[in-house]
Amino acid sequence: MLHFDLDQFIAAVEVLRRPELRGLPVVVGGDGDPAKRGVVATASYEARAFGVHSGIPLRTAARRCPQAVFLPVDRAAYEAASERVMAVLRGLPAVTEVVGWDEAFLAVQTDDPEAFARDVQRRVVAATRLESSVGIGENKLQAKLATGFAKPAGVFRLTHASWFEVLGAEPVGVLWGVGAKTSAKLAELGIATVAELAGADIATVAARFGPTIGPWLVQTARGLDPSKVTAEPYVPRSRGREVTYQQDIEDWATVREEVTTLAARVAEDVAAEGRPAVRVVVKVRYKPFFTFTRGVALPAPASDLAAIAEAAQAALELFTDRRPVRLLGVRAEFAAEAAPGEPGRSDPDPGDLS
DNA sequence: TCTGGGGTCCTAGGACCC
DNA sequence: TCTGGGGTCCTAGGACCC
Repeated sequence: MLHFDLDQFIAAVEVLRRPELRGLPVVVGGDGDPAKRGVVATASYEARAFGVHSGIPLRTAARRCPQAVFLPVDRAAYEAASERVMAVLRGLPAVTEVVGWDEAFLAVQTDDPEAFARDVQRRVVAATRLESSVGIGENKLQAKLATGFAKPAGVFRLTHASWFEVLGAEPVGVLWGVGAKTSAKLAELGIATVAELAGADIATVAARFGPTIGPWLVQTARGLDPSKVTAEPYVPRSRGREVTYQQDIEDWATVREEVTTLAARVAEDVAAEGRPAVRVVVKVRYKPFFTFTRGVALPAPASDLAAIAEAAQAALELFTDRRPVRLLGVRAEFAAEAAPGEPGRSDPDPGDLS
């Protein structure tokens, strides 16, 4: 299995259309104004040398690297570039699973995966001039983690045999799905490294993290991952829109108007999806940074603006706290997909009228 | 100094049913 | 005065990822 990952994707797309930026620290985020609320989407390697990386506030980035070129996020450009890359990958003799703008898994039958990986990189450069890194593994987890060692523009292979040699002494946070919170909880159990988690008592970890996540954590630390690479088309579970306002909103009438504006955009997305929504959830982030959600089920599945806007207002009314608002979001959820061979939960069952 | 926007999945608690 | 056990569904929050 291969994990394909474009290098500094968003920054690379920007540099391609502005060649004069090549070699400069480039930071993409928000509307390109580092004095405003927003975070870094991607920083070029030159900017990363100044401690600027994805997720930090734009204002912080500007302090660390005042000479950086700040650019606004241009989703359409990245989606178009991503589509060209993924078209190349889908044309390969492999099962291709796209997992975002700049990443994909490939399952391939080959005696020489490194040669295959190099060939993939060459084809993508030829078609798009974008550099990538490729991780190789005996499963998706190994391939994904291998990519980190392949960057930039390289290839790296992890196996069951090399897993602990390469990763055993690393902090648990390097694992896919283990973030800051889980790392902190594991530390309370005396577990800091991948090897320690791999050797931990499963019952102890399960008692702390639950019967699904606990055993999964230990399996992951052992380099095991049963998930398959699938070319099944992506079916979204929900569509949402949210906005962080440059100034907190204090007037609740304005909050209601903004929710309706967001609901209209969501209704467009839902209509484009071609499947009706069954539930609408409103998110409110109050000043300074307290976030809550409230939702309502639609009386009947719907895709039209009137129904979604009405539901969004009903959900908003469930918020009784009228403190200043920093962020508003509206999300529409689709009906859960029935598993293959199973009747959908929403299907009426004429055989049971009791 | 603040902390985006797009998502997914899991957990826990309450309502409800038999 | 005391009031089981098993199960499903719904909702809100938490954690994580790109």
